[in-house]
Amino acid sequence: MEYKSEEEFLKHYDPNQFERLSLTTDILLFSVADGVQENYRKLNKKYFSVLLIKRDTYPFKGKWCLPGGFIRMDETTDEASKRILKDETNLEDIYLEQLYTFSAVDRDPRMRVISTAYMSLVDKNCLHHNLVQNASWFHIHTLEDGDTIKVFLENGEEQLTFEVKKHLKEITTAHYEYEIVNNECLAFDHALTMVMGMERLKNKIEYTDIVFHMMPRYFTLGELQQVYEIILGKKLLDPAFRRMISNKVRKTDKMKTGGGHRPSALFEYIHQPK
Amino acid sequence: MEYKSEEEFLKHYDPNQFERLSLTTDILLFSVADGVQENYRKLNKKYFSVLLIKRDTYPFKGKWCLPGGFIRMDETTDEASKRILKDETNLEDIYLEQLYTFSAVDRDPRMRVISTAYMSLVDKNCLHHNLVQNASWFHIHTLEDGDTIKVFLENGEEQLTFEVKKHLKEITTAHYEYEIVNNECLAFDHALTMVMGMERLKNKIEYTDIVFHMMPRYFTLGELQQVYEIILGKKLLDPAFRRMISNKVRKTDKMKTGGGHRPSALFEYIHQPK
DNA sequence: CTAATAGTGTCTATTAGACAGTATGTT
DNA sequence: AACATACTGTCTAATAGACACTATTAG
Repeated sequence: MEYKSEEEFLKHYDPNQFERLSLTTDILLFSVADGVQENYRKLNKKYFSVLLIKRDTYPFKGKWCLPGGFIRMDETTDEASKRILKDETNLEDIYLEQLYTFSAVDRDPRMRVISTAYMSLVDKNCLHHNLVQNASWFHIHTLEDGDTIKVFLENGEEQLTFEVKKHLKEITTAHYEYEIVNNECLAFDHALTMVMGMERLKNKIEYTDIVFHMMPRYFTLGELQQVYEIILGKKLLDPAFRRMISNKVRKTDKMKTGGGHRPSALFEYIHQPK
Repeated sequence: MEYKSEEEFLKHYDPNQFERLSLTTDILLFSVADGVQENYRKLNKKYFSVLLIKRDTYPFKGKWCLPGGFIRMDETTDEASKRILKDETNLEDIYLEQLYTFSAVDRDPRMRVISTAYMSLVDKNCLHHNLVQNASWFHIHTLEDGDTIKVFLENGEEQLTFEVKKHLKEITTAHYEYEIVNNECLAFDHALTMVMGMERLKNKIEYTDIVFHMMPRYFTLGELQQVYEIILGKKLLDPAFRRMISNKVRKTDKMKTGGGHRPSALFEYIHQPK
């Protein structure tokens, strides 16, 4: 059929000539939580943490999943992720970035659903925010053994474990594909989302100032270093660390005392254009 | 309604309870093309290039767009992008990575369509590959003026121009959002896709070996340097450049002669794990 | 010989790694 | 006093920027 104009074409267009599918967004919300203090002198141990929601409906009833939901016809994926984050965690105006679009054909047993995942970060004070029913923060502990990553999740009541295998897909960019090899706890393909998010954060912390979304307004350099060390999974040397962050922070006149050791200055983030 | 099992739930599930939409994939195929030789001594001038397709159907009839198409119900976005790339360019087994998912509500005038864009790279020899009807390589020239990027496209017959404005969306990660402010030539939001892809490539060339997807098997260091300079948009110093790539390439015993100047050794890519 | 690119040597400035040391609070 | 962390000084190694120089070919 021949149309004389764009308008005429659009008037006759049948949106159902292609099979349609559903799009969801899942939100990987990370933070670094304070653990218990071992003794009065030591710093609080910190834990890399993720927010999960226990499913009380099918599919995957009883399993844990990332906050997520269907994208509406009148909103973008950015808007949907903001809305869902607010609905499911009561958190607003926090860091949110598009992570990856997952499209395995059988990733949802109900029907064909493609999901655009987002990564979100909050500081530890947001952990005490009013959570909705069934939501819970889990401490993350990972163990990398060759090309498999074991992830342990723990929220004080439950312990979850899953295992993901890395496959080098592209050598020049060191791009890995992940495969779930063991997963009794997380719904859908959220184990993959989580591993990809952790890798993304690990990379971005090195070449951006993203870490400050996980810090409160004022923090000590020791606390900041702890956060870097937890995300990177390795110890850093003090002088090198302080040199590295010296142009990202400003010393305030506030101090943190009461630690059983020399008080430390509180710093705040300043943005330094490259 | 209460279900006794996952199976029972799935048997009764109605996929139409949520409004459904369509998903497409668009492929940003980049290369670096040889230009004409100004004189017998000089190296060929190189041009950063992108493949566009002239639309012969509505919507956007007569405008240029990226190769793309609808995702089928039985394939992932990765598979769809591979299939479409082959259908529309005859190219197979080349570099392809997921770039971004674009979801503006009105990005397609026909209906709600969300698109997951991919970036793809080929070396200059692939430019002479059999192209399908209506496909054409365009040289890209960009001009950055404050927060607006002007892009000039040229294929020997037509000259296209569009203009995109950068908005700093997030300060800690220097994440920009792009807005089309002037575009008479490209269909849909493909101007945004193109600008995002160029930025991604510019970043990745600095910290990965991705550039070698744009190089033939054997190349001289001068040619390699030209490619870096075109993508980065700046001149590099020879000794620094050679140091930088020295652990990514191996000198072969082949030489390139006939250039009206000292012959140069041909190198090939070797992967060096970090 | 000349123009053009190929390729190297070297000096300097900056950055990164490592270690050792001093400072200062709480109990 | 002892412990734990805060914070700094300094040596060295590695890397990056800059410039100058030599080498080699087609025409």
